[in-house]
Amino acid sequence: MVKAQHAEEKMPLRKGAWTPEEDKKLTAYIKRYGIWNWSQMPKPADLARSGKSCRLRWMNYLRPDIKRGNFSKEEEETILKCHEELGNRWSAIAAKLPGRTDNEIKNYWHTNLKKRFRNNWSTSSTTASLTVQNRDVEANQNDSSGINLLHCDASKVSNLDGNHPMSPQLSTDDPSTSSTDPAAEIDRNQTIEENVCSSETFEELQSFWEQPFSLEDLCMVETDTAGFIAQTTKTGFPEPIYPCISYEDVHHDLWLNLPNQEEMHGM
DNA sequence: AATGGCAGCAACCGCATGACC
DNA sequence: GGGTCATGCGGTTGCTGCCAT
Repeated sequence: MVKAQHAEEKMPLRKGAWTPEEDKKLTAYIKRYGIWNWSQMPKPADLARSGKSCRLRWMNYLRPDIKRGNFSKEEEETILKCHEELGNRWSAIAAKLPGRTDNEIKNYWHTNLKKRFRNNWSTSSTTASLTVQNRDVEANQNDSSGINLLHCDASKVSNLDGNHPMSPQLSTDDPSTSSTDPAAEIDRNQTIEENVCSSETFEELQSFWEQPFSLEDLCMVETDTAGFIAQTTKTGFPEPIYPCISYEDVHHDLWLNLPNQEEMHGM
Protein backbone atom coordinates (compact mmCIF):
# COMPACT_ATOMS: atom_id res chain seq x y z
CA MET A 1 0.00 0.00 0.00
CA VAL A 2 1.22 3.42 -0.82
CA LYS A 3 0.95 5.25 2.38
CA ALA A 4 -0.79 8.50 2.15
CA GLN A 5 1.50 11.36 2.87
CA HIS A 6 0.53 13.70 5.58
CA ALA A 7 0.33 17.04 3.98
CA GLU A 8 -0.07 18.50 7.40
CA GLU A 9 3.01 17.20 9.07
CA LYS A 10 5.55 19.66 7.67
CA MET A 11 4.30 23.06 8.54
CA PRO A 12 3.27 24.13 12.00
CA LEU A 13 -0.45 24.07 12.33
CA ARG A 14 -2.47 26.99 13.51
CA LYS A 15 -4.96 26.46 16.29
CA GLY A 16 -7.66 28.51 17.83
CA ALA A 17 -10.23 30.76 16.30
CA TRP A 18 -10.51 30.96 12.56
CA THR A 19 -9.90 34.31 10.92
CA PRO A 20 -12.19 35.66 8.19
CA GLU A 21 -9.24 35.25 5.85
CA GLU A 22 -8.99 31.56 6.61
CA ASP A 23 -12.72 31.18 6.23
CA LYS A 24 -12.55 32.77 2.82
CA LYS A 25 -9.70 30.54 1.75
CA LEU A 26 -11.44 27.38 2.82
CA THR A 27 -14.75 28.42 1.35
CA ALA A 28 -13.22 29.48 -1.92
CA TYR A 29 -11.25 26.28 -2.13
CA ILE A 30 -14.22 24.04 -1.49
CA LYS A 31 -16.33 26.09 -3.81
CA ARG A 32 -13.81 25.55 -6.53
CA TYR A 33 -12.59 22.03 -5.97
CA GLY A 34 -15.09 20.45 -3.69
CA ILE A 35 -14.21 18.23 -0.80
CA TRP A 36 -11.82 15.54 -1.86
CA ASN A 37 -9.58 14.73 1.10
CA TRP A 38 -9.70 16.72 4.29
CA SER A 39 -6.23 15.85 5.44
CA GLN A 40 -4.63 16.94 2.19
CA MET A 41 -6.77 19.92 1.39
CA PRO A 42 -5.24 22.48 3.75
CA LYS A 43 -2.00 22.70 1.83
CA PRO A 44 -3.34 23.52 -1.62
CA ALA A 45 -5.92 25.70 0.07
CA ASP A 46 -3.05 27.63 1.65
CA LEU A 47 -4.24 26.95 5.16
CA ALA A 48 -1.97 26.16 8.08
CA ARG A 49 -4.69 24.05 9.64
CA SER A 50 -5.20 20.37 10.18
CA GLY A 51 -7.63 18.63 7.93
CA LYS A 52 -9.67 17.88 10.97
CA SER A 53 -9.88 21.53 11.85
CA CYS A 54 -10.88 22.42 8.30
CA ARG A 55 -13.55 19.78 8.27
CA LEU A 56 -14.95 20.93 11.58
CA ARG A 57 -14.97 24.54 10.51
CA TRP A 58 -16.77 23.69 7.31
CA MET A 59 -19.25 21.31 8.87
CA ASN A 60 -20.11 23.47 11.84
CA TYR A 61 -19.85 26.96 10.47
CA LEU A 62 -19.11 27.53 6.81
CA ARG A 63 -21.47 25.08 5.17
CA PRO A 64 -24.11 27.06 3.31
CA ASP A 65 -26.98 25.03 4.66
CA ILE A 66 -26.22 25.87 8.25
CA LYS A 67 -29.16 27.39 9.97
CA ARG A 68 -28.06 29.96 12.49
CA GLY A 69 -29.87 31.87 15.13
CA ASN A 70 -32.09 30.97 17.98
CA PHE A 71 -33.70 27.59 18.27
CA SER A 72 -37.43 27.60 17.79
CA LYS A 73 -39.82 26.12 20.26
CA GLU A 74 -40.40 23.22 17.92
CA GLU A 75 -36.70 22.60 17.62
CA GLU A 76 -36.31 22.64 21.36
CA GLU A 77 -39.08 20.14 21.73
CA THR A 78 -37.53 17.97 19.07
CA ILE A 79 -34.20 18.05 20.83
CA LEU A 80 -35.72 17.20 24.15
CA LYS A 81 -37.73 14.38 22.71
CA CYS A 82 -34.87 13.01 20.65
CA HIS A 83 -32.50 13.23 23.56
CA GLU A 84 -34.95 11.29 25.61
CA GLU A 85 -35.00 8.63 22.93
CA LEU A 86 -31.44 8.68 21.70
CA GLY A 87 -29.38 9.95 24.57
CA ASN A 88 -26.26 11.93 23.70
CA ARG A 89 -26.18 10.85 20.09
CA TRP A 90 -25.93 14.41 18.89
CA SER A 91 -25.37 13.61 15.27
CA ALA A 92 -28.52 11.51 15.24
CA ILE A 93 -30.43 14.33 16.86
CA ALA A 94 -28.93 16.80 14.41
CA ALA A 95 -30.23 14.64 11.58
CA LYS A 96 -33.71 15.45 12.80
CA LEU A 97 -33.05 19.16 12.68
CA PRO A 98 -32.11 20.33 9.19
CA GLY A 99 -29.53 23.07 9.23
CA ARG A 100 -28.46 22.42 12.77
CA THR A 101 -25.13 20.82 13.57
CA ASP A 102 -24.43 18.26 16.22
CA ASN A 103 -22.03 20.68 17.85
CA GLU A 104 -24.63 23.41 17.94
CA ILE A 105 -27.23 21.10 19.41
CA LYS A 106 -24.77 19.75 21.92
CA ASN A 107 -23.86 23.26 23.04
CA TYR A 108 -27.47 24.26 23.16
CA TRP A 109 -28.27 21.26 25.24
CA HIS A 110 -25.53 21.94 27.73
CA THR A 111 -26.28 25.63 28.01
CA ASN A 112 -30.05 25.70 27.90
CA LEU A 113 -32.00 22.53 27.76
CA LYS A 114 -30.13 20.49 30.32
CA LYS A 115 -31.11 22.93 33.02
CA ARG A 116 -34.67 23.02 31.85
CA PHE A 117 -34.67 19.27 31.49
CA ARG A 118 -33.54 18.92 35.05
CA ASN A 119 -36.00 21.46 36.34
CA ASN A 120 -38.80 19.80 34.48
CA TRP A 121 -37.93 16.45 35.88
CA SER A 122 -37.54 17.73 39.37
CA THR A 123 -40.94 19.41 39.27
CA SER A 124 -42.72 16.76 37.35
CA SER A 125 -44.16 13.63 38.83
CA THR A 126 -44.43 11.83 35.54
CA THR A 127 -43.19 8.40 36.50
CA ALA A 128 -40.74 6.87 38.85
CA SER A 129 -38.55 5.88 35.93
CA LEU A 130 -38.35 9.45 34.82
CA THR A 131 -37.09 10.47 38.19
CA VAL A 132 -34.41 7.86 37.79
CA GLN A 133 -33.60 9.34 34.39
CA ASN A 134 -33.08 12.72 35.89
CA ARG A 135 -30.53 11.42 38.28
CA ASP A 136 -28.85 9.53 35.51
CA VAL A 137 -28.40 12.69 33.52
CA GLU A 138 -26.27 13.98 36.30
CA ALA A 139 -24.55 10.68 36.76
CA ASN A 140 -23.78 10.32 33.10
CA GLN A 141 -22.38 13.74 32.49
CA ASN A 142 -18.91 12.33 32.50
CA ASP A 143 -19.84 9.09 30.91
CA SER A 144 -17.64 8.76 27.87
CA SER A 145 -19.87 6.13 26.37
CA GLY A 146 -21.93 8.97 25.00
CA ILE A 147 -25.09 6.92 25.04
CA ASN A 148 -27.30 7.19 28.00
CA LEU A 149 -28.79 3.79 27.76
CA LEU A 150 -29.96 4.15 31.28
CA HIS A 151 -32.21 6.87 30.01
CA CYS A 152 -34.01 4.57 27.71
CA ASP A 153 -36.64 2.30 28.98
CA ALA A 154 -37.83 -0.51 26.77
CA SER A 155 -40.56 1.48 25.11
CA LYS A 156 -38.11 4.18 24.19
CA VAL A 157 -35.60 1.79 22.78
CA SER A 158 -38.25 0.22 20.67
CA ASN A 159 -38.98 3.63 19.33
CA LEU A 160 -35.54 4.15 17.91
CA ASP A 161 -36.50 3.16 14.43
CA GLY A 162 -38.55 6.22 13.81
CA ASN A 163 -41.68 8.03 14.73
CA HIS A 164 -39.76 10.99 16.03
CA PRO A 165 -41.46 14.22 16.74
CA MET A 166 -40.67 16.67 14.00
CA SER A 167 -40.74 20.37 13.73
CA PRO A 168 -43.64 21.64 11.64
CA GLN A 169 -41.28 24.03 9.89
CA LEU A 170 -39.80 21.14 8.02
CA SER A 171 -42.81 20.82 5.87
CA THR A 172 -41.72 23.76 3.78
CA ASP A 173 -38.45 22.18 2.86
CA ASP A 174 -39.50 19.62 0.37
CA PRO A 175 -36.67 19.42 -2.16
CA SER A 176 -39.07 18.25 -4.79
CA THR A 177 -40.41 21.76 -4.94
CA SER A 178 -37.09 23.12 -6.15
CA SER A 179 -37.45 25.16 -9.26
CA THR A 180 -35.95 23.92 -12.47
CA ASP A 181 -36.45 27.17 -14.29
CA PRO A 182 -33.21 27.88 -16.17
CA ALA A 183 -33.95 31.56 -15.91
CA ALA A 184 -33.43 31.23 -12.24
CA GLU A 185 -29.90 29.99 -12.76
CA ILE A 186 -27.46 32.00 -10.80
CA ASP A 187 -23.87 32.89 -10.62
CA ARG A 188 -22.96 30.14 -8.24
CA ASN A 189 -19.57 31.49 -7.41
CA GLN A 190 -20.99 34.75 -6.36
CA THR A 191 -23.89 33.23 -4.59
CA ILE A 192 -21.99 30.78 -2.53
CA GLU A 193 -19.40 33.39 -1.72
CA GLU A 194 -22.06 35.71 -0.48
CA ASN A 195 -24.08 33.12 1.26
CA VAL A 196 -21.26 31.33 2.87
CA CYS A 197 -19.05 34.19 3.86
CA SER A 198 -21.70 36.30 5.40
CA SER A 199 -24.20 35.26 7.95
CA GLU A 200 -27.32 35.66 5.92
CA THR A 201 -30.74 34.66 7.04
CA PHE A 202 -31.87 31.13 6.75
CA GLU A 203 -34.55 32.16 4.32
CA GLU A 204 -31.88 33.46 2.00
CA LEU A 205 -29.83 30.36 2.37
CA GLN A 206 -32.86 28.27 1.79
CA SER A 207 -33.64 30.07 -1.41
CA PHE A 208 -30.04 29.58 -2.37
CA TRP A 209 -30.47 25.83 -2.10
CA GLU A 210 -33.53 25.98 -4.17
CA GLN A 211 -31.65 27.49 -7.07
CA PRO A 212 -31.37 25.09 -10.00
CA PHE A 213 -28.03 24.15 -11.44
CA SER A 214 -27.45 22.93 -14.91
CA LEU A 215 -26.42 19.39 -15.61
CA GLU A 216 -23.38 20.70 -17.46
CA ASP A 217 -22.08 21.75 -14.14
CA LEU A 218 -22.22 18.27 -12.84
CA CYS A 219 -19.18 16.13 -12.75
CA MET A 220 -20.44 13.94 -10.04
CA VAL A 221 -18.36 11.08 -8.91
CA GLU A 222 -19.58 10.74 -5.41
CA THR A 223 -20.79 13.09 -2.81
CA ASP A 224 -20.14 13.12 0.84
CA THR A 225 -22.73 13.91 3.42
CA ALA A 226 -22.28 17.58 2.86
CA GLY A 227 -23.06 16.96 -0.78
CA PHE A 228 -19.71 17.81 -2.21
CA ILE A 229 -17.58 15.62 -4.32
CA ALA A 230 -15.54 13.23 -2.35
CA GLN A 231 -12.50 11.50 -3.69
CA THR A 232 -13.29 7.82 -3.74
CA THR A 233 -9.80 6.44 -3.53
CA LYS A 234 -7.04 7.10 -1.14
CA THR A 235 -4.27 7.26 -3.66
CA GLY A 236 -4.02 10.97 -3.03
CA PHE A 237 -4.05 13.82 -5.48
CA PRO A 238 -1.36 16.45 -5.56
CA GLU A 239 -4.04 18.82 -6.75
CA PRO A 240 -7.76 18.40 -6.71
CA ILE A 241 -9.12 17.61 -10.09
CA TYR A 242 -12.82 17.99 -9.77
CA PRO A 243 -14.66 21.04 -10.88
CA CYS A 244 -17.41 19.62 -9.17
CA ILE A 245 -20.12 20.98 -7.05
CA SER A 246 -23.69 20.10 -7.71
CA TYR A 247 -25.74 22.04 -5.30
CA GLU A 248 -28.84 20.38 -6.52
CA ASP A 249 -27.37 17.08 -5.48
CA VAL A 250 -26.08 18.63 -2.33
CA HIS A 251 -29.61 19.52 -1.49
CA HIS A 252 -30.82 16.14 -2.55
CA ASP A 253 -28.20 14.32 -0.53
CA LEU A 254 -28.93 16.34 2.51
CA TRP A 255 -32.52 15.37 2.25
CA LEU A 256 -31.73 11.78 1.57
CA ASN A 257 -30.06 11.73 4.93
CA LEU A 258 -33.08 13.06 6.65
CA PRO A 259 -35.81 10.91 8.02
CA ASN A 260 -38.70 9.94 5.91
CA GLN A 261 -40.39 13.16 4.91
CA GLU A 262 -43.90 11.78 4.97
CA GLU A 263 -43.26 10.42 8.38
CA MET A 264 -41.93 13.75 9.49
CA HIS A 265 -44.95 15.51 8.18
CA GLY A 266 -47.19 13.13 9.95
CA MET A 267 -48.70 11.83 6.72
C1' DA B 1 -14.32 52.55 35.43
C1' DA B 2 -12.35 48.21 36.93
C1' DT B 3 -12.76 43.48 37.67
C1' DG B 4 -14.34 39.03 38.77
C1' DG B 5 -17.72 35.50 37.76
C1' DC B 6 -20.44 33.27 34.57
C1' DA B 7 -22.65 31.67 30.27
C1' DG B 8 -22.36 30.68 25.53
C1' DC B 9 -20.08 28.96 21.82
C1' DA B 10 -16.20 27.68 18.72
C1' DA B 11 -12.69 24.64 18.47
C1' DC B 12 -9.74 20.83 19.98
C1' DC B 13 -8.85 16.12 21.48
C1' DG B 14 -9.27 11.29 21.73
C1' DC B 15 -11.55 7.38 20.35
C1' DA B 16 -14.35 4.41 17.21
C1' DT B 17 -15.33 2.91 12.81
C1' DG B 18 -14.90 1.81 8.12
C1' DA B 19 -12.30 1.65 3.81
C1' DC B 20 -8.38 0.43 1.55
C1' DC B 21 -4.23 -2.17 0.62
C1' DG C 1 -6.08 -10.73 8.77
C1' DG C 2 -3.62 -6.92 10.08
C1' DG C 3 -1.85 -2.26 9.41
C1' DT C 4 -2.70 2.36 8.01
C1' DC C 5 -5.37 6.17 7.07
C1' DA C 6 -9.54 9.24 6.70
C1' DT C 7 -13.59 10.47 8.68
C1' DG C 8 -17.15 11.01 12.11
C1' DC C 9 -18.64 11.47 16.77
C1' DG C 10 -18.97 12.91 21.56
C1' DG C 11 -16.66 14.98 25.48
C1' DT C 12 -14.05 18.67 26.97
C1' DT C 13 -11.55 22.95 26.91
C1' DG C 14 -10.76 27.64 26.51
C1' DC C 15 -11.82 32.09 24.63
C1' DT C 16 -14.96 35.96 24.54
C1' DG C 17 -18.48 38.91 25.82
C1' DC C 18 -21.89 40.15 29.17
C1' DC C 19 -23.37 41.32 33.65
C1' DA C 20 -23.22 42.19 38.51
C1' DT C 21 -20.67 44.26 42.05
